[in-house]
Amino acid sequence: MDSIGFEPHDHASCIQDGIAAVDAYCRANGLQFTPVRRRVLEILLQEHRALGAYEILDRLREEGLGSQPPVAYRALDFLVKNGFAHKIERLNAFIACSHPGETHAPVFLICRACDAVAEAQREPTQGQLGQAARDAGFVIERAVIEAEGLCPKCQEDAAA
Amino acid sequence: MDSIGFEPHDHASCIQDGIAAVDAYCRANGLQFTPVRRRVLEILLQEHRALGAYEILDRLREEGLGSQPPVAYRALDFLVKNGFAHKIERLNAFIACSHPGETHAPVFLICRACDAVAEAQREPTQGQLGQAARDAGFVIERAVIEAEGLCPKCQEDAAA
DNA sequence: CCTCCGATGTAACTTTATAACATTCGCCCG
DNA sequence: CGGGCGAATGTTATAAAGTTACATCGGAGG
Repeated sequence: MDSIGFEPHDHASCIQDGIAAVDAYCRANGLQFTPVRRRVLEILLQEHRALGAYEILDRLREEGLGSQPPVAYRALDFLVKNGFAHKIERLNAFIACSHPGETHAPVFLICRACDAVAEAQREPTQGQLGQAARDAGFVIERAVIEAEGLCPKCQEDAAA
Repeated sequence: MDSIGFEPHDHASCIQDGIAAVDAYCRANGLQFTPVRRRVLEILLQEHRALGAYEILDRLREEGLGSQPPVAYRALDFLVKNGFAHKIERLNAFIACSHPGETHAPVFLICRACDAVAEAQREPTQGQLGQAARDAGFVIERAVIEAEGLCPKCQEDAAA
């Protein structure tokens, strides 16, 4: 399992690359990567943290890209449905996907101190969750796995 | 990992036993198991499914036990904080705990067809989630694991 | 050119949750 | 006894999150 974690990284290029990857995917699959959808993804990539729908909407409003909730929710629905972003249920917030294009079975590590969110990948039907489901005769179609705690940086700060 | 699953069971006794267990725990630990808190837990045990806070509030209102949202939310906070109930983030709803008194690291299996919810237990820091956290240097304090899919009964119905 | 569909714009509203403050009740201390 | 403290409850108001419904626009294809 790899993990785009809490380490620093080249942020400008991660935005560009993210947009480019989604752009290519949409072209290849006949999806419309419209200005609003693109801008919402850019905002999510820029912030690199979980944003509420209304935070995103405020940005869009400032930029004249739409001012009513459905504008933001529709763009977010599109991004989530196609795996370009994820909803963090625990926070009622959204975050850009760190692994666009790959198979999707995300695990989120949410820092309660600094609100950073790391996304790791797992094999969907393996491990304890898969075992629990098999024991119960349950077929998993979608799973939400969100852990809350302290990231390495905030652990240091707390110890200090 | 055991699982109180989708099988039928003796419901009347599961309500009584659930209340009795919590009652005993509260006495032993100096917690106040007040009428509102008791009634909310009874409602959750009776329904044996995830209920929204406002559904619970409606019941309380009918019974004259309080009519404003904070009444329900406060009782639910108490139950959740002490492990007598859980919040299902995916549904914005609450459910009585199936394993009162035991260590808490619940996993929920939510049927999208009939809304039944089964609760299984897991070891918190083991398995793939624990590995992902260790890889990232993250300390987990609390985890939300919710899988959505089809329970055995609804699989049969779908096949028919 | 026209029509159909997907995307967008907008108003109104529902559902979920919390803030803030007043009141009650049991209990302990003096 | 009675005063006061803290936990629980009651109540008003409001914030935050999400949806419904309907009008409009704009490009792809007949």
